[in-house]
This record gives sequence, structure tokens and C-alpha cells, in this order.
Amino acid sequence: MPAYRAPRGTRDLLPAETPAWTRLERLGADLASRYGYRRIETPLFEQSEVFERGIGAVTDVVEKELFRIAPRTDEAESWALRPEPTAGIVRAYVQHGMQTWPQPVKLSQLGPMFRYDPPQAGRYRQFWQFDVEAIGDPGPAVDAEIIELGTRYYRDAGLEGVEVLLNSIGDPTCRPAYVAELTAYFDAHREALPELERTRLERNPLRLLDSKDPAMAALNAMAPRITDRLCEPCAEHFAAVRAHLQALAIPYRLEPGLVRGLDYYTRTAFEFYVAGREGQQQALGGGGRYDGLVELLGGRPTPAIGFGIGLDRLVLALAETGVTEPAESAPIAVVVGADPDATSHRLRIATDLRAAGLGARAELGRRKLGKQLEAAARDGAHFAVIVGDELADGDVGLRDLPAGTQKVIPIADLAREVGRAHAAHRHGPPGGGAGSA
RNA sequence: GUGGCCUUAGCUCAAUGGCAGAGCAUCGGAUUGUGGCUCCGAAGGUUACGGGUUCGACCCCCGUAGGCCACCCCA
Repeated sequence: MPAYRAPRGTRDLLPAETPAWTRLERLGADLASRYGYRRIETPLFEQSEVFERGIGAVTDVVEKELFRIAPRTDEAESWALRPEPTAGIVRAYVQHGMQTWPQPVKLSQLGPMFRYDPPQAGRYRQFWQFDVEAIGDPGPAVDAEIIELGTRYYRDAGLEGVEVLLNSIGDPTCRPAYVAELTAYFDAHREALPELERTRLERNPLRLLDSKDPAMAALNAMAPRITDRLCEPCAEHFAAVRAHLQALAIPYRLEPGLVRGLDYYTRTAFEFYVAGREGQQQALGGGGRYDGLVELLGGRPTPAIGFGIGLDRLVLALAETGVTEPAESAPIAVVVGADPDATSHRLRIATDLRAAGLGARAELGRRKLGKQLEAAARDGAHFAVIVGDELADGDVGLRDLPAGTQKVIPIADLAREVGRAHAAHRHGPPGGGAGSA
């Protein structure tokens, strides 16, 4: 009905929702920093080719979900909004010669991503990811560390029951042979395949493995498994990752059908998953190793691993499981008064309180004192500073709203008195409960 | 891109072809400057939008948009 609204698949985060986001953003920044991941911010858009080459031209993300920016006639390049953070970060790694930094380069980012996809609950065209990347470390230990970091994030956020789904999808040495074998296997059972699966067989045979079609269950159970066909180095890497996870006491579930949607993944692939949610948006985050991506985007061959955690789905999951956010802090003092000619004084008094480091706001519009006090009390303010006739003597009324007590004090003493009484109130008066000040 | 369900006040919902309503929220009033409760009142609507059927449409039909669900895919 309004003439303008937020674009399809986007939404406004209203003040009632932003405390959760603020908390999760701070938690991500704090965790990343403690693990040694340093903040990086890359542009929200890149040359389309960064995504087309990096993610893979025939992936869904590029083929049908890339948010392309209409080209201007005076520019030859084509741009696209980032659908995921990794390609841009790797582009920055190459551009800034980060291979000359101490390796691995550990980077973290938190911000909006864009995919042109039909919206649903937990699926938006603009969505937020907390992202962590370790570039330049080939070893399996960093795989385990990064998975542990992900599980830590969910736990500290307050979400229980997040499962780690783990798989290895091999590398260019062993995967092609496996894909050929898998294709031959399904091809031999072509008549048994549902229509959809036959078309997927042409495009991406690995996809059949995580089919939701019940008709595929038996066929998939008998299918050759990638984890049985890994080359020796991949197999060793995978075994070591699992051993490290076990040593860290991180439970995980082997998921041979786990295939990530982006072409750049090699070896370790994982998803963070929570069962039993409304709707099917159960993937809360995911990531994996991408040992070929740096080279693909013009750098030297460099191993790397990372993950992205979807904040939108995390916020939804937290709300569904009844996690509530701490209440927003109430103003310490509200400066009230019914005399419209004293507005300037109220403004000044509130300004002085704030200059003294206290939270204060002035009532500047409302007319009736009763309504002003009502609003202040409803907001949970501790004090009302009442500016009235006493002003002529340089005094104001200081009313403790929860206690219902009131006294007259000189304006000169106001900031000190409010600060003292508020501190005493917060820490509790000596020998009594938290109450009057 | 395919299929299904839904859309009435800011929010949650009534009104089953015959005068569009309630609760909550908002704002104001209850003897000019003192409270969160209570009471009274106001404001708030092109019934998502566009067309059609009908004496008459929130209600039936068609289309569009948006939301949701499933598929695809993914966070």
C-alpha cells in the first residue's frame, strides 16, 4: 500500500531487532581477533569476472543468482554485487601481494552479500555473513581450528544443537576420476533415475548424491563414495583433519553426499546445520578448503580455507529457540518541564548532563508535565529532572522515578548528584537491596 | 525458472454478497507543575494494486505485485 517499500528480498532491520545483530557482530569481531584473524573489508561489488572465474561460470550462484549491475554506456567493465565473500578477499590477497606477508594470512569480514534468488524465510536477496579465511596454510590443523571457531561462534551466540557436517571432495588429482566413475554408475541405472536427476547427471553428477528424492536413496547407498576414492595425499589430509577434530572434542557427522555449490572447493568441505527448524533453511553456514582459487585469480598456487556463517538464519534460529537479547539500556535522566519558554534551559541541562558522561534526554515537544513523566517512567528512566519555578533560584527538582522520591537541588550540583545516585543505585545501596537511591 | 497457500488500521485479527470492526500500540483529556494502573476520547482504511461479474463485492472470477511453502540451490 505504501508507494515505496524495501526491494523484494530485502528488509529493514528495525530497532527491536538490531540488538541481536549488534551482539552477533561484536561476537564475530571479538572471536576473529582472539583467533588472530584480522578484519578486512572488500567492496560490495567486483568485476563480474572475479565471481565468474572464481566461483565457476556454471554454478547456480553465477548462472542465475548473480546480482549484476546494469552497465553504464561509458564503462567497458561489468560489475556484480558480491554473492559470497571469498572471491573478493582472494582478489585482494593477490592484488596487495599478501603472499609476501607472514603466512598464513588470516582475515575476517562481516557484511552483506547479494543473490538474485526467490526470497523465502531465511533466504534473502541481501543477507549478512560473518566470514573467516586462512590463506597460505596447507595443513589439516588449520581446517580443524577453523571448524572449531565456527562451532565456538554458535555456542557463544547462544545456539545449541548445531551439527558439523563433514566431507572431503578430493582435489584435481583424484576428483575427475571419481566423477567419471560416479557418472558411469548412475548412467548404468539411467532408467531408474527420476527426470530431474537425469538432467542433473549432465550438469553436476555429484549433486545426485544429496538428492532429496526418496527414489534415490537406495541408488545413493550403493554409489561409490568420494571418501573411498581419494588420492593418497587427500586421504591423509582428511584423516588428519578428523583426528584433529577428535582431539579438540568437536563432534561431527560424516556426510558423503555433502557437495558445496561453488567450484573452488577442494578437499575439506563442511556445513553448520541445525535440524528441526521450521522450513528447510537448515544450513546456517558452511565452508571448506579452496587450494586452487588464489592461482585461479592470478596469484601463486596457495592453499586456503574459510567459512561463511549466515547471520540472518542465525538470528532466526536464536529467536525460534527462545534466546532473548538483553534489554536496551534506559536513559539515566529525562529533563522535563511544562513551560514552553524554558525549552532552551531543558536543552542546556540535558547537554550538560551528557557532557558529564551521563545518558540524558530532554522532553522538547510534549506539553503536559504528567505525560512527560509518564513517558519517562515507561522508558525506564532512573531520574526526571523537573525544570520549573525553582529555576529562578538556580534550582531544579530531581525525582527518583522508581523510588518516587523527589528533592530540590542547585543546577550546579545536578550532574554530580545524578552520577553519584545512579552509580549507587546500580551497585546497590550499602546494606540493602537494589532500590531507592 | 516451476507448482501451491496467503495479503483487511502501525501490529494481531474479525466481518461468508447488503452501512468495514475489535484488541494492542500511538496521540490527547480526566480543575494550568507530578507517573507506569484506571477511565474517556481522537486519529488511523482506495480491504495490496488493476480489471471483470452483480442492483450491490473485503467476500465470486481474471491478471499483477509482495509474503510464505515445496522444488532447484544455498546462507
